[in-house]
Amino acid sequence: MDIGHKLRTIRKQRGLSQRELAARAGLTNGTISLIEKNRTSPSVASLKSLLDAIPISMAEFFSTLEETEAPKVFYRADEFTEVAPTREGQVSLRQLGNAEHHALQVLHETYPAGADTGPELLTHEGEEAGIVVRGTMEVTVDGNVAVLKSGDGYLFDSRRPHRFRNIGEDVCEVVSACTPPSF
Amino acid sequence: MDIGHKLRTIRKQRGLSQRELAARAGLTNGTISLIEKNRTSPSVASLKSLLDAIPISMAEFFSTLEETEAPKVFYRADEFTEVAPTREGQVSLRQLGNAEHHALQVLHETYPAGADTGPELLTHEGEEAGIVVRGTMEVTVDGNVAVLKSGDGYLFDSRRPHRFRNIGEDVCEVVSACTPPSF
DNA sequence: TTAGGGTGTTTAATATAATTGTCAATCGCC
DNA sequence: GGCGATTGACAATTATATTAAACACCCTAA
Repeated sequence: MDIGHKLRTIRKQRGLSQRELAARAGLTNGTISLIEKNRTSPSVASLKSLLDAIPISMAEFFSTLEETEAPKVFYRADEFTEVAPTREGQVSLRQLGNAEHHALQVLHETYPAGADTGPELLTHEGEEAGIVVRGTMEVTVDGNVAVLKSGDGYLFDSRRPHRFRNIGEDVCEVVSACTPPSF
Repeated sequence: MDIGHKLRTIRKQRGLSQRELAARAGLTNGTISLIEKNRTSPSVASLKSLLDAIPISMAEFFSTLEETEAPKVFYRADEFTEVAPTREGQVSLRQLGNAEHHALQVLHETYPAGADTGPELLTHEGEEAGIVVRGTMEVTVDGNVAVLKSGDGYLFDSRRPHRFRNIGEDVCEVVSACTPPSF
């Protein structure tokens, strides 16, 4: 959703400066600068003021924006979304993309020393797999226990009750995949 | 731009509660309540989250919204926009509708006792007229001075230098019209 | 009747957007 | 080159959206 870039393109097409557009829209140049650099997400009211001043309709703006927008493929590390409530010193699950719109859910998981998904085993529809990329992880699946080190992996039917536990002394990182997304 | 009503309509169509939609969109039910009652203008990011969760595209949302939206005709008192910076105990100019898109600018003006548009006379293109609805107003136009009471009015070419002054002891209210809009 | 789960609304606290004022860089234009 | 005007960017403050937690209001079942 690169609103900033789109707005800048249209504004320049019309030969408007940030200050001039701001005056027409009843906003300030600073605000437009921030919006165009995607450093803030404008309120619908603000965006409407801007588009009215150009002028271009909301529908038109978003239709040309959304149609020229290819499905997102690449994600920078800081674009991952934390899907578990981040408690200090707890497991961190960072999800790649928006699982709701895909069949595949990929997580970058970080387990501090001693972290544990808990004694009550997990079960859900689908299959999951993962590779340990740092540290050591004890994985329990349907009664079978294994200790995986960096480079090792797992793959199982998610209906089988499972549990993850970092039994090492260092942080453990795992890259995992799940299909269909479990949450 | 009745985003709230539109959102509520679509949400109910899909049989979603505010809480359920909020959960899917990663927002809170309270936020949705405020948006639906137009008590806040959501950020584009928030609105996108909501529409993604429904799901419906931004373009679709605004196209059906804007096409079904008839030009606004009626304005409640609280929908007037203050067009002069509101200083305490100063003149208040409350504008009917958005003058940018109309040939006619109508103001509901309030002058506290002693208020004055200032010794430097005003001049601008167009014609203006008004009726005093409360209090007493001294109006100067091109050297001619008159004291207008409730029910009295004025009408002149705006290029003639003019000035308004509330010489009474009470608040004075005037309903005025200007064409083309002067600001 | 009461207790419990569902709804939408409201409130004070917090996170975020928008303003204000200023900055350095760029562009003519004598 | 030096000056004024205009540009987009930035930091600190102000205004606003968003949250979290409570509320009141149905329902229905015990």
